Amino acid sequence: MTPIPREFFARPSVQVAPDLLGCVLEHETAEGLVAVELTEVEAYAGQSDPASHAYRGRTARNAVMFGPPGHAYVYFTYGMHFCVNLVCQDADNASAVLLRAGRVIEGEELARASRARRTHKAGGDHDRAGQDSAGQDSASQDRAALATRDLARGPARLCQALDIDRSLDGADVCTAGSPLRVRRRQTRAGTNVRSGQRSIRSGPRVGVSAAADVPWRFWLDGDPTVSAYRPWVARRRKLVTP
DNA sequence: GAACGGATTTTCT
DNA sequence: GAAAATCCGTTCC
Repeated sequence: MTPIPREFFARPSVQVAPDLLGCVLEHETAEGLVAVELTEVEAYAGQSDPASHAYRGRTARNAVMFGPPGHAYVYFTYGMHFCVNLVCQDADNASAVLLRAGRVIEGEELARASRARRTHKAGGDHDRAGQDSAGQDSASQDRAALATRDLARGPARLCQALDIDRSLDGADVCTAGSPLRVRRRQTRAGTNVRSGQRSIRSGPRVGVSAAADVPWRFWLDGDPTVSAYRPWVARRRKLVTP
């Protein structure tokens, strides 16, 4: 399985983004391979884009964006979630594509398990073994009932399903030996699947207050794993009562 | 089925 | 101190 060549990512992110739809992101974990077909992405232009993490220049967190294309930029946000981007163009542009949703096509049980153990405490507390629900645990049954379409529906869910965290920040997705790779979808016969059969739609980015009018979100029309579009609304600030 | 609040890091004011 | 490229359980239509 050959990863996508680096030249693919050496273009403006707004061009790379729609071409990524239908491609496959796979993570080779210690427990096995998990792969998703990308169904929803968002382009960020870098230092010229007020919605981009790179807008205000390089920091320790976003340093990977200021590097060569074809690498993963993984960030932690909202105090609990990871999101993954693929760096585009060159270091001067610091542009990237946010991977917003996908359909799990391999390692579904691993993905389900990763999504179920969601108490991902940052302190490093492992509750792997021992928590087997030998007794009646309706909560774990609810988790097992997690719909397949929801496994990677949303940028933070996608990272959970693929078990992606900051340790993969900077990972090269164009190298076959890398734990995190992007490839084109192929049939067993080895021919490319014509993902172009499905129409691509675009619209405003999600959760972005700056430049919310730029239609740089792309998704596969009608795909059930695409997150429902919610127009941006200002979060009401917590009122301080005297 | 919409709407709200909580979890709690990174960054900037 | 506040907001952010979010998700989830709860609450109230």
